Order: sequence, then structure tokens, then C-alpha cells
Amino acid sequence: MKKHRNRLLAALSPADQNLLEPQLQPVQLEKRRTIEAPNKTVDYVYFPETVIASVVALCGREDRIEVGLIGCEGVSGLTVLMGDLRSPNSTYIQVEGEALRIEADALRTILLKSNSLRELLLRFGHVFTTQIAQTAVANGRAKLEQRLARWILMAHDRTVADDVAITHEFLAVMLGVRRASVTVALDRFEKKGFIIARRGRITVADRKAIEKLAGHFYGVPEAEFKRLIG
Amino acid sequence: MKKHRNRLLAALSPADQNLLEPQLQPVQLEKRRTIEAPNKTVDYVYFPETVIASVVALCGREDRIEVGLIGCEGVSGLTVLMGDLRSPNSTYIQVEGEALRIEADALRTILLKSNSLRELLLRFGHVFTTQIAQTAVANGRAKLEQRLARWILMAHDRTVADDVAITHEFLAVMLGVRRASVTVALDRFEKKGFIIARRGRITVADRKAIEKLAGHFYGVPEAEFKRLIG
DNA sequence: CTGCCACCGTACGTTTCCGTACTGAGAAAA
DNA sequence: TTTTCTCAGTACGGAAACGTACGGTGGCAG
Repeated sequence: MKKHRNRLLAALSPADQNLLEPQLQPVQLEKRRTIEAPNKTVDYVYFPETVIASVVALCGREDRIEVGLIGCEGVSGLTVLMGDLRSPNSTYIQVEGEALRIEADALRTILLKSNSLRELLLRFGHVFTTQIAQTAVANGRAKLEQRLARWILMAHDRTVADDVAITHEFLAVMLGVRRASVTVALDRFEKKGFIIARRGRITVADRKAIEKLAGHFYGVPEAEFKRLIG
Repeated sequence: MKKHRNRLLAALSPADQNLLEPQLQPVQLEKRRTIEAPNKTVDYVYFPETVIASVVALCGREDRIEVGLIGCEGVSGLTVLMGDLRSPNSTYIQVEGEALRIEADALRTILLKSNSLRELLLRFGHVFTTQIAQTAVANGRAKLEQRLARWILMAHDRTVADDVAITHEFLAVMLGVRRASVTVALDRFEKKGFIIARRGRITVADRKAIEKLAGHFYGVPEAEFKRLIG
């Protein structure tokens, strides 16, 4: 019985850990790898340890926008839990690192045996749905700087150091805005001392200030997580 | 055994219908009634027949925006299914009419007895999450006219006639934009013959044209519904 | 060490939508 | 009828973000 870096795995009862662990494979996931493609069967469900994955919805052909972020607090492939093996969204690796994975079929088998595991994962499903809803809120009502602040905070929550390895270009795709807008906003953040920006990397310097800027656009799903999973 | 107007109830097996029906109460719901308040316990779960309910996320104090729409195709209170009795969102009646409701606790008891019912509701949960994700997409990338078209189509799907009883003011709150912007956009729709607008009422006149305008911002959750529930 | 390429900084005219506010019109109440 | 209230139409200046584009820079590959 090992102490898991993934917070869902760490929250499991010993019995559930015994059910899951024989099936978990450690994997290294490189940047930009797609772990779920739109409308394709989900083969594996991933429990991130140090990776951060983006759940991305398509709009039209090559037009994408992020709807959610999953790191060490969660799990990918929730659709498996909801009784289906595919979803219209895609999921891919935003920040590389390690994860544990399990075959989707194996997980479904285990879910039939353990109510407590299913309930834990459903509670995370609720948290994640809340996150998506708050993304809708932020996209509809927040200014770019607030959305950017929200993203940085969510990424920061899911990293060990204060560093997030990401380019402006990628961030722009995630937020559905111009690359140049991201550059300008990050510059302003840096001048205010919120972050230190280096090529392909953002270091959080003043988290409190970023939280203040994000205001109520950050924190709702995080509070739900704390309440329901701990 | 009656033929239900709610599509989820209509899709139930006879056994599940027998479990549920004794607990279902018909209710009339008036406009603007709140059936779920943020962070309050959900008392009843509603299966709309002719009502349309909005799921609304808060941003700050009195700043709201719609993240999803539930009508005769669905059910409110999905959070009950996810193992919790409250959620940060609120749900209220957008278009008045009839619904069937069941006490949340009674539903939870029944869910323990019927896997098939739980699976059906979870599949709807997946569809609804998809709808929220597409709301995030639309809020992030679509122009106001496209978002408005999307809303009209979704409301139209959930009404019997071609009429939707809604004011510009309400629509503006739902979409998180100015009331005046809605007026201007609806005017343009009317001049193009897409709709007929009367005081507090929109009548769909040329659905195809509205679909064309909404483009890929409409249809993703609807396709999931068809695929998973039918 | 040099060339290349991904990444970042900046600029400018344009579009979309906002904030605010005033006016008129339909419906319901007095 | 007259009043009152909600709802809809219109206007104007301004902010935010867009599309596009060009030049600079850090860092890796040859």
C-alpha cells in the first residue's frame, strides 16, 4: 500500500486500493499527447500524478477551446463512469509528467464490485462538472486578464513547484483568444510582479495578487473539491 | 402505465416505471420560481413536461449566467445522482408549465434498487455535462447572434408550439449580455424572417436559417442525447 | 559558431459589445 | 379613462479584444 500522489487514489479505502492497484500502470506522458480523441472509444483512464491534462471541446474543424483542467486532484475519462465509452471532447497533455492508468474495461469491472469507489469518482464528476460550468461563466463574463489569472491559479494548484511550463501560443488556444492578447496580459502581470515569465514558462511570484485579480471567477470548484473529497 | 411526456420517463423500463410512478407528483410551476438554490439541499428532483428550467451559475453577488437548459428531455437535480445533495448552481423556471417531481431522498432509495434507472440518469448526466461544455465553447468563441440562435434553438426543442415566452431582459441575463444587445440582434433576426417577435414572446419562423446561423455551436449535446437515450 | 525556428514583443486599424440613458408602446391596474 | 409599469427600440461614446503582420530573441541542431 503506497501513498499515492494522486489525490483521488490517496483518498481510497484500503479495500478499494487493493482492487485498483494491481491494474494500475505507471506511464510517462509527453506534452501534446492526446489521451482521448473526440467520439473515439476511451481505452485508458488516467490518474495524473504530475501531468496536467486539458479537456478540450471542438468548435468546427480545427477550432478548439479548453473547458476543463485535470491534474493530480482528479481523473480523466469520466465518461466511462457515466455509462458510455466516448465523448465529443478530447483530452490531451498540457504539462508533461507521470500518471497511473487503468484500462477502461478493467475499471468498469471494478466499479461493479465497489460502490464506494464509484461514489468517490462520481463525487469528483460533480466537482469537474462544476469546473466546466465555471469555465462557461468565466468565458461569458470575465475579462481576459481575469480568465488568464484563473488559468494560472488552476495550473498552479496542480504543480509541485511554482512553475508552469506553457507557451503563450498554447495558452491562447486554451482560452480561445489571440496569442498577442496573452502576451500583452502576461507582460502586465509581470510588470506588476505577479509572475516571472521566461520563454515557455511562467513562474508564480505573488499568488495572492493573482487570486485577487481573478476574484470570484476562481475558487468555486476548488471549494467543492475540498468539501466533497477533502 | 401512462405514456409520459418527459422523455426520460418515457424511456424507462416497465419495472423502473413501477418503482418511480408511485412517488411522482404532478406540479404546476410558475415563471421565475427557483427549484434549486445555490448551496442549499435539493428537496425535489423535477422531470419537466412542459416547463423549461435554466441552470444558472453565480458570479459574485447578483451576477448570474446560464450554463444549461433543461426541458422535457431531461431532469433537474443531477447532483443527487452524483452523491451530493447540493451544488453551487441554482435552477429556476424559465418557461412555466407542468412537471413531475419526486423527493430527492425517495429517488436515492430507488436508485439503490435499480441499476438500469441509475444508468439512464447517468447517461443523461453525460449529455447535460456536454451541454454545459458547449455553453463554455459558445461563450468563449461565438458571436452574440450565434449564441442567441443557439438559445432559441434549444428552447424551441423543448416547447410544443413554435412559441417561446421570454423577454429580452431575461434573455440578456441568461446570455450574460446587455438587454439592448439582445433587442438589436432579435430585430435583425426578425427583419431576416427568422422569427416573429412580440412583446414577451418569440415565435420561430425559419428554424433552418437559425440553425445555419448557429452553425456548429448548436447540436453537439443534442446528438449525444439521440445516441445515448434516443 | 552559425543558422534556423519556435517563441515573444509590439503595432494599427477594425469589429464587437459595453455602459448608460432616453423615448415610446403595450398591457394591466386604478 | 387615466395612470402606472414593464418591455422594447434607439443612440452615442468608449473599452476590450480581434485579425494581421512584422521584427526581435533565445536556444537548439547542424
